[in-house]
Amino acid sequence: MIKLKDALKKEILARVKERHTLDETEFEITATPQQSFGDLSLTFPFKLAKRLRANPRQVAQDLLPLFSGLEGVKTAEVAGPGYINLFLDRDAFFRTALGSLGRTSLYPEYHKVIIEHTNINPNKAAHIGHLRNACLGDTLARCLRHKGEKVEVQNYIDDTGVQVVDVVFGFMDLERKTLADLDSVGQKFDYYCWDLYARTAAYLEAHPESQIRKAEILKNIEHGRDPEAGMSQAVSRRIIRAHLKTMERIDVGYELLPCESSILGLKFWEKAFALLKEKDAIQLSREGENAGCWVMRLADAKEKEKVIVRSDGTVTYVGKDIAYQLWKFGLLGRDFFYEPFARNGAKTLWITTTERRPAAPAFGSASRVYNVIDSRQAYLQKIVAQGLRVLGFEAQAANSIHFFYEMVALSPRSLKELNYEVSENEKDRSFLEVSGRKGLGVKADDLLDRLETKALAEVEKRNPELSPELRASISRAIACGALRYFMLKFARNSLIVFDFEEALSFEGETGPYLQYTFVRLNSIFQKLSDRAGVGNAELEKLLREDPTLLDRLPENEGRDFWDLVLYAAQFEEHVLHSVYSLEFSHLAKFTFNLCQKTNAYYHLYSILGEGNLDLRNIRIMTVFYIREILRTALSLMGIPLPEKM
RNA sequence: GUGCCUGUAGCUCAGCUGGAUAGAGCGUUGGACUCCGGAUCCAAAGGUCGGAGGUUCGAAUCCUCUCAGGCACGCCA
Repeated sequence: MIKLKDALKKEILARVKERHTLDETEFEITATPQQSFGDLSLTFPFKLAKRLRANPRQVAQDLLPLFSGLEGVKTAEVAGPGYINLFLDRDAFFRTALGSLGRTSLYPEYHKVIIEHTNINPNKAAHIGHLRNACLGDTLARCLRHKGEKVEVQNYIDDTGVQVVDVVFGFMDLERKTLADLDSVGQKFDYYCWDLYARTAAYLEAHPESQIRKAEILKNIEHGRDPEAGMSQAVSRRIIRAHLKTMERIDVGYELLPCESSILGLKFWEKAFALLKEKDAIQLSREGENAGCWVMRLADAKEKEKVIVRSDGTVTYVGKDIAYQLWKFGLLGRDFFYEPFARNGAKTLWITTTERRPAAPAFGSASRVYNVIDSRQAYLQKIVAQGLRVLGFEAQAANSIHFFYEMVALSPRSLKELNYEVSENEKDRSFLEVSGRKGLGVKADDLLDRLETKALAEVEKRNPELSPELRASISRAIACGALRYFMLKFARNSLIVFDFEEALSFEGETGPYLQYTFVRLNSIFQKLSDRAGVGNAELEKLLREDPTLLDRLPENEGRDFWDLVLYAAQFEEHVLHSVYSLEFSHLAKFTFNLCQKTNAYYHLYSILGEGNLDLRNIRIMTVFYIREILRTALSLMGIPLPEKM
């Protein structure tokens, strides 16, 4: 469809330009609101009419003769106040569509793309907010790869930050545990830390004097002094493994885990600092409240300045992030060392280290970078991009994309279900923000467990004959599909007020609905093979044959067939639109709509029961086409394709 | 205070680079073949697109004002 539209645009523009001046931007091809109007709609007569001070309908009418003999177009007509609507050659269109299955018409635009997502502080279990981040980031990665981009996914690990320090404080000072004691933590380690972190945060708030000890821990960790350094290393590594395991449940993976400890250890900041000073991108503030700090002045808010280096000489989070961002573009002039951290099948997940190691793949040096971070950090991300800009890296700054999205919050009903005591000033709020400090949130594994339990009950009811292993694996697939669709269906600017009932639903606009549609289509092919002897060989033969039989379809069926196929053929445009707008709810809605149309079609037109072979063959090809589009669409969203469910 | 975001059906949300009659899901009500899977399908009811101006052939979409809610603006990360 993209190719057809491009070709039509080019040809029509050329023809129109012989008579009128028309800019490319004034020309667009859109869908018609209903099938009887035609298949594609052109609005440029309105633009022309404005310049010519003429009636748009008359302009369209005058241009109509230009539309004869267009490749792929059967007829054209003027409609409404001045649209030109095109009716496509359905046989040719369907033949081309079938022939292009399995090949994308999209193409890469960048040398290399880095996506940073997940980025959970390694001091507690992952929660639903992190799931939204990971689902968005992973879907972006899948779509870009589908498009042909070379993608490197990084999950940044803040293993030396204050959040880890808090948990180390909890273990060492509150629980008097040693490194060896960590092994004897009985329950899930990330869950244990979830509670410990909340407990420690409360303790630290109630005991301000313990800040001295906290500062000491932070310092020892930064300088690699035991026992604090060893403790933080052990805690963060163990939590990272827990996070990876959680993310594996929804089929989210990474290429590299860049650690803050490596950024500190390899003195990335010092290098970045030197660059920034050299280009006069940051200044030493001599008076006022920021006296003694190195600050960056903001381009659009002159009176404001952001502290990059504190008066005690330590660097802030933003400073480290600027260094990291420079490295991502290969602009820092310094690199990490790498070692394998985990293996997933044939794929190795690498982690950064400060010590020289044998050869590793080349990481970093991208030409485009997406940072998947919630919108509360928009201000900081702006400063990071500006850091690149003032260093003279204009192109890289423009290719530093903050992929922002709204947070996930909790509905009053969810709070009740979590047995959370709502405080006085939280009482009249319609939602509450997830907070690790308060220990308030829905843990990712808990949610997935509940989804799996619910799915399993359904599978056992419907498919009692399957083996327990198969039933379990189907339940996992359904849980994953439900979660991933849930996280994608909302526009990224939409704050998700999390509600269990809604998230645990398997009916209507949900992941399992999409999976179910796919499973049913598969089931048709299974039965075609079992009962009617139409196996893969016969299918291929059918697809290779000339399917120019559409005029044999009765009127109603022809209409429904075309409605479905024309919609499905827009798949790649929706992928591209989603990637450009970073709005994967488009892709989600498109796939959902496609499933709705498919289910309706399937309901009306029987395949196995159809005696007329012409009709049956067209239906087989139609359903085959839809199934393949659906297969790709679901896999781009990371929604698993169960065999049965 | 400054900046950004949001306001669309009872609820949750699409639609926003202007385009033909504003769409889904849930919920409610009623219905579905001797059927390829009822996690499905069909239908009904439900709308001053927060409000007021403006721009024009055309506004949920763009502009101005306004009301309501959210977020950000640390020598935290």
